[in-house]
Amino acid sequence: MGLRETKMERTRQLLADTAFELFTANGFAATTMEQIAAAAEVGPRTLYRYYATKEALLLTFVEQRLDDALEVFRAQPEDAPVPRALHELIDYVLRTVAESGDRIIAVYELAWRTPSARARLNDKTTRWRGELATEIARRMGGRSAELAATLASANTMTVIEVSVRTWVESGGRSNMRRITHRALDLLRGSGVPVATP
Amino acid sequence: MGLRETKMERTRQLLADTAFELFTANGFAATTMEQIAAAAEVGPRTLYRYYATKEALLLTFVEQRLDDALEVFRAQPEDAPVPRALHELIDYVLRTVAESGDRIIAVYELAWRTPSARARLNDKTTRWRGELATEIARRMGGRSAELAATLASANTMTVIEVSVRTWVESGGRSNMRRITHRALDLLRGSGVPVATP
DNA sequence: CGCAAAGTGGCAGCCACTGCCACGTGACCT
DNA sequence: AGGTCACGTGGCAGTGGCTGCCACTTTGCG
Repeated sequence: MGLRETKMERTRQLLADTAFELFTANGFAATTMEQIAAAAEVGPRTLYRYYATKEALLLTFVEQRLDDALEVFRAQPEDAPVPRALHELIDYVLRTVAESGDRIIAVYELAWRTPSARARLNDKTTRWRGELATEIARRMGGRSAELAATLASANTMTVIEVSVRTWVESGGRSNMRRITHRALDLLRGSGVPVATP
Repeated sequence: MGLRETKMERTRQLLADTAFELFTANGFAATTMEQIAAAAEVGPRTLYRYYATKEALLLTFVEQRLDDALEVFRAQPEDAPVPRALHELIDYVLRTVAESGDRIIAVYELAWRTPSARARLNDKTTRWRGELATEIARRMGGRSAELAATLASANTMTVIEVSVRTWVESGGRSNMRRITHRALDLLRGSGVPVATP
């Protein structure tokens, strides 16, 4: 990797970190892009080249983790059974979430109170679900694989979301894995009501 | 209802319709709020009082239908079994979607290509899922009802989404209900993979 | 060393969105 | 019926996110 790329990567990180500090200190809406650029000692125009929107600046951290998780799934051996690969994925997410701790909680709470940021986050997870679904479908094969894969990815995302959410709401003190296991048990058994005519 | 409210309701409708026409004719981004206000013969300031954001102007139609559907669910008899009530909900959505036809398709396609609009739509459906989940949980009662309800509402939303999406992508020509039934069959049987260690 | 490629940043400008205030119209009451 | 009061309307000025354009600087490479 050349000197150029290294510097850019550093700047990129610096910008996100600076923004995060200002956001937590003064709030998302009250922080202007100009302030962030000034605090990071770059021109406003440069800031926009790294992050096209203010929301991206807040959410890049979370979005990066989501993409990593997808990569973990893709890295599973091609002949691994889908349930096993899904477990690997969930496990990775819970582990990294627990590791990132405070930062995750802070980002979530900021995004939660900011319509535009929350919308973008929900958009990301929705698209993420779609990508996971196509990957699952590819591994399943056969008829109606796409449909089953879509449902499976939705379930997986829900399990992750509900686990993380309750964990965040408890301020990082509750046991994230307990919720996950209970949710997966419900899915395996027939504890989840399904529409019936 | 007084004369005042009637007029406001009419203006509200007029604004959404005018905006919709301009959006489909010139595109979402290329249409300014000022143009919409001018075309509807109101001041720009007034437009903002009816619709706080440009995205709301595009999505009010779809969002309204979603809220109606939730109301249908809430209107089910309190002792109706949850699977039956869910079926009623899905049925209502598919029926109104089919009725609204072209408008739904046009809004979806516009929103799909516009990040901010798509984000807001995904945000709406996510929050909608949450509201549905609390309603299901209330009707289920018992331990871990909340968890099961969250999973059930996610499944329901996925079934609806995938049915509507394939229908929209086919330009309104495919059979929406076939997908719905196949998806529900998969959920009832064990055709959907679940994470397993 | 010199040139091409690529990153930086300043400037002007568009437009979504807001607070404020004056005006006019429908609602209600005596 | 008329007055008055609440409320919807709309104009104006201003903020800030975001973009196109262009000149300047720095890096990579022959």
